[in-house]
Amino acid sequence: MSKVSKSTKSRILEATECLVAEHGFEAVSLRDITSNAAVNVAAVNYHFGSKEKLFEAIQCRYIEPINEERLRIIAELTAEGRVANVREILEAFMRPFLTVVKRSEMSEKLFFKLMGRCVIDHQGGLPEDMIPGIKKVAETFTSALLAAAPNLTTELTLWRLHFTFGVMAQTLLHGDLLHSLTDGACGDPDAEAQFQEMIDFCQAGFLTQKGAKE
Amino acid sequence: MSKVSKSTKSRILEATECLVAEHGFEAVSLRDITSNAAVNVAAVNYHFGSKEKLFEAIQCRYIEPINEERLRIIAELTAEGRVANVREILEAFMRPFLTVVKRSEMSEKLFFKLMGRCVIDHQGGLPEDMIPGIKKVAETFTSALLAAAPNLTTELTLWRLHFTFGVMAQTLLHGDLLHSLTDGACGDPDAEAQFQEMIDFCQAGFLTQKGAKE
DNA sequence: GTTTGATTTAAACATATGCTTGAATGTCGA
DNA sequence: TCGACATTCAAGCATATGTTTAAATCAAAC
Repeated sequence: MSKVSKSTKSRILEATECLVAEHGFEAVSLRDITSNAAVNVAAVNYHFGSKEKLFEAIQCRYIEPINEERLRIIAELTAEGRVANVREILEAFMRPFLTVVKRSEMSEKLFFKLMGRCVIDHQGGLPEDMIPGIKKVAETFTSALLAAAPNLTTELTLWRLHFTFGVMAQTLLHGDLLHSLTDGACGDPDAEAQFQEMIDFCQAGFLTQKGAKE
Repeated sequence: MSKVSKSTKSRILEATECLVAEHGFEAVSLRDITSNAAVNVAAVNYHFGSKEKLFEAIQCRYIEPINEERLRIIAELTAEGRVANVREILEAFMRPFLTVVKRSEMSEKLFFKLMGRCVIDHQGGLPEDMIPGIKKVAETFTSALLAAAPNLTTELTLWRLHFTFGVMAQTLLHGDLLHSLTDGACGDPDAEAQFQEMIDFCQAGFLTQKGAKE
């Protein structure tokens, strides 16, 4: 049921991913999906139960592996009582997007947009099954950062994690815009280079002293 | 037509602002708006021409004053050949949200959410009349930053402005979440304090050297 | 070949959407 | 008071939405 021509179910998943990446969850209708996937309208409800559940499946599909990868890396970094530094922790938070995109069959550009949507469009709450994983990630990274930077309080760490999240979401969703918007003044948006720019920016943000002068 | 009880037109504007702030542009219907404003459905098309044009009016209403304020401040900073520093420039970029909210009749929380929507939800392109203003702001701030920090290239400046935009959007839209999400571990979300945290974070991000170690 | 269950299909359902209409109501100057 | 214009209103229009149904088709086991 999988080799020669793709199953209805996976054709729906793929079409939905593309459409959501380009237009966002709110803007995509069942008919958009089914006509792009070349399947019957009823197929979505047959295979997924409802549009809502299809969207939840889309959200979980990559975010859960990404969260697992994040926890795997940070566990490695802090094994045997070692204390990771801020840069390593930020890398552990962001690099999973780069590794998981390679396992997927999507283009980098589309994959990042989809992840940006997942990370931002949490209207009506996240899928229930994802919440424990997300909480675990938040807690683990908060304490790792607290241990890594003696200048940080819990409150400050939370704020700066929040800002880092904004940097990440913006880059995932609109990382390709910068190239076109500036008539190419911003070079080829190579993912690894973008990634390093993000880390540089956020690392400095985390390490600065409150109210520091330049 | 304005004193005693509010006009139909402004009741529509206010209801739309609240609903959009809470649920986003895509999720708000004409009937949501008109029932909240206690006006007839046809009133929107009578006073604004279409739902689309109403949304454009909402977007322009505060963003245009904010962009004017940004340009006013930066002109002041760079008057008589003076060179502004990075912190001053970032303040010029962000503080207008704080000053314009006071001129409005909205609560801070709702106003910031609305601004977050305006800044992020640019599906289907921004209102045509806003584009020149936005371009002016982008150009002015890019060159000011280039002059302020000798470590920056044009490319790097654009990237970091991009990141700063992400920090700002995230904070506008979800600045209230941090308080509730962490069971109060992040103190009272006072707007001026949040603002200074943002500036600290982004200033450090702008001033860091490429690939700097901690 | 027949039967059983899974899948696909066309058609319809109920509701929601943005927008328009034409009549009613209000406002204000002549 | 009248007339002219602006505004409001209930009702309806055409289309789009998510979902369901019942029949048709397919696949594999017996």
